[in-house]
Amino acid sequence: MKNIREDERLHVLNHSCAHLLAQAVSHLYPDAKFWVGPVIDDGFYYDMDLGDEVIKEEDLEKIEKEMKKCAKDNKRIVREEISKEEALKMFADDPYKIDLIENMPQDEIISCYRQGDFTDLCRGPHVASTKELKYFKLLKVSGAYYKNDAKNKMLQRVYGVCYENEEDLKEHLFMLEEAKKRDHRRLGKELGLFMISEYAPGEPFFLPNGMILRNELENFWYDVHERSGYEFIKTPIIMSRELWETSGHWDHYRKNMYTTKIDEHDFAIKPMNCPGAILVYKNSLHSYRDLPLRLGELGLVHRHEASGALNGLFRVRSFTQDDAHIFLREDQIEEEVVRLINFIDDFYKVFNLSYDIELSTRPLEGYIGDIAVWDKAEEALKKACHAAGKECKINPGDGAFYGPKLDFHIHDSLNRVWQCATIQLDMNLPERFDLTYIDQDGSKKRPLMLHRVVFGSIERFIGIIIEHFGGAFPLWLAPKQAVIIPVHHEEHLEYANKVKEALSEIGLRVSVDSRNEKLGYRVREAQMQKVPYAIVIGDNERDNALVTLRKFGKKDTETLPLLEAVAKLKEERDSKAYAK
RNA sequence: GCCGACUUAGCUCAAUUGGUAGAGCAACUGAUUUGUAAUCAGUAGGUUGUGGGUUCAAGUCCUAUAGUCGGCACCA
Repeated sequence: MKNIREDERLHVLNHSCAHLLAQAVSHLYPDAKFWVGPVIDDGFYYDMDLGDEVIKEEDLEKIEKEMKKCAKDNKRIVREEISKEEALKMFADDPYKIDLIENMPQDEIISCYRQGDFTDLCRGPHVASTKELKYFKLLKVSGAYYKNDAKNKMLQRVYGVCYENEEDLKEHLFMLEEAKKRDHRRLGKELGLFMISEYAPGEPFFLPNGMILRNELENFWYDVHERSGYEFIKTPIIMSRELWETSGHWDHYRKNMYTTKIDEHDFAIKPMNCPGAILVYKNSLHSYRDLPLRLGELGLVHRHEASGALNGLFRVRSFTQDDAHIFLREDQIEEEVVRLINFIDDFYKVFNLSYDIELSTRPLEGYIGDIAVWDKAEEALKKACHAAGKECKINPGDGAFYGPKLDFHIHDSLNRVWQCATIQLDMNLPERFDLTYIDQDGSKKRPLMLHRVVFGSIERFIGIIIEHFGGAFPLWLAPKQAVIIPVHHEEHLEYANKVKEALSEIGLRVSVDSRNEKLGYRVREAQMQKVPYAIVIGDNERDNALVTLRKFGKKDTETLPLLEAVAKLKEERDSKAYAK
């Protein structure tokens, strides 16, 4: 799908459509006051204050009708330039516009766009006439805080999208429907992957099929990390207040932490794994020779996220981070980060996920540590990116207070963006916990620490790949990898079981569907469950030691000797191949 | 947390201005004996999220509460 904000023509079209929306609203709700109506990646919106009136979903149609009526009048959209004083006079009865105008420089020429009875403050540009706005749709309505600040009043926001022709608009709406079909919450239910109980909002339950998927991901994770020089730990979920005071979480993060009292003493459920890993580090002495020390942990954390933020597996209150804490010397940063970037690159390739990297640098204030160390660290991260052959966009001032970070933004098959992997340099916790290693000259030195995740959270990552693959997982991940369907449920059963044994032998998850149902019924069910292979067994197969494979989503079938089929599936699984 | 909507059988959804809660799929029973996306018939399945209220009468109206969804804010 095209990015509307970045497309020159669509940008103007959508911006003008936002004005048309405001014009229609000004007709239907005469007391409406208008804030801003910008273009976004997938359309436009307008924020408005309608006093006591409320726009509901069902009102959108009515507003659309009024927009069509305004557009049909074929009003020219005229640019007018006025002084600040004139502007203040012109918009005297709209406090929101006055706010905008007052924040403009005194000598600025202010431009307005007029279409018929409606004039809006705007930089432009716009289409020449309202009649160019034909193919649009209002999509949703919601609340939105004035100036994006939760302390302010909530305005009403209407979202819409506008295209140049009907086909493009239809395509857009079609894509929205397609995305809905891939929604991981829907597929999670249909495929028996996970559930969420009203008794534990934001805390997903993994069902047997989802557990297979999860275990495969975790095994893969352990496997590649072990080969990359990581050691593994598991640290406790509940730890005492003093630990969190030392780490700073008690003061800075408590509003998101679950706390409890045990024997009159405060404890907290960990919202992050770092303090646990640090205690492991402090459990023994470390030589400069032993660094970098890479401690990996699939750590279960709990964070009290706002109720309105919860969303399937994407935003939860309990989740497992595929964490690792790497303790290292300052001179090792660049090399280690290059290793990490290459590692993450290989990791995502397995899932056919592309990504881009952003470097967030030192905040203007509130940061800890020396500027010189920050500069060096930022330089090291940047150089590491380039050394790994990756571009990196810079987010100035967006780093954590304790260090700069690299964030990896995944692009899925629907071209949506997800933040997953992150590499964060930490100059704070080693200090707070007084971490040391013994240097060459026998003196104690302070190590640095890298926090890093690759999945991000296993739950979110599972949500992402459910949607990315549309529930049709590559063979190695599929909860059920093949269903064997004997044409006749008794005559072909014996051979079907033999085929099952041959496939189970190499560790494939297969079952025989010998229900007394028509073949078409059982094939359909295998397709609906998105099982990678349906294997049909009839006279021909039984008598000649063959199998007939039907790959998920394909109509054609392939008949081949059983032994060949076993080898073929083994190769496909072991190579972690995915459908292109 | 905020704005708005929603919550009816395991799932997906019906139920006119308030007037006896229904259907399809799934489940179960039986018949059918199957060659690539639904064979037929029957049976069972509900305190309409939960608690209050209005009314002769509430799935429907009011109210509180929980959860979900679309956004906003949040996201060390």
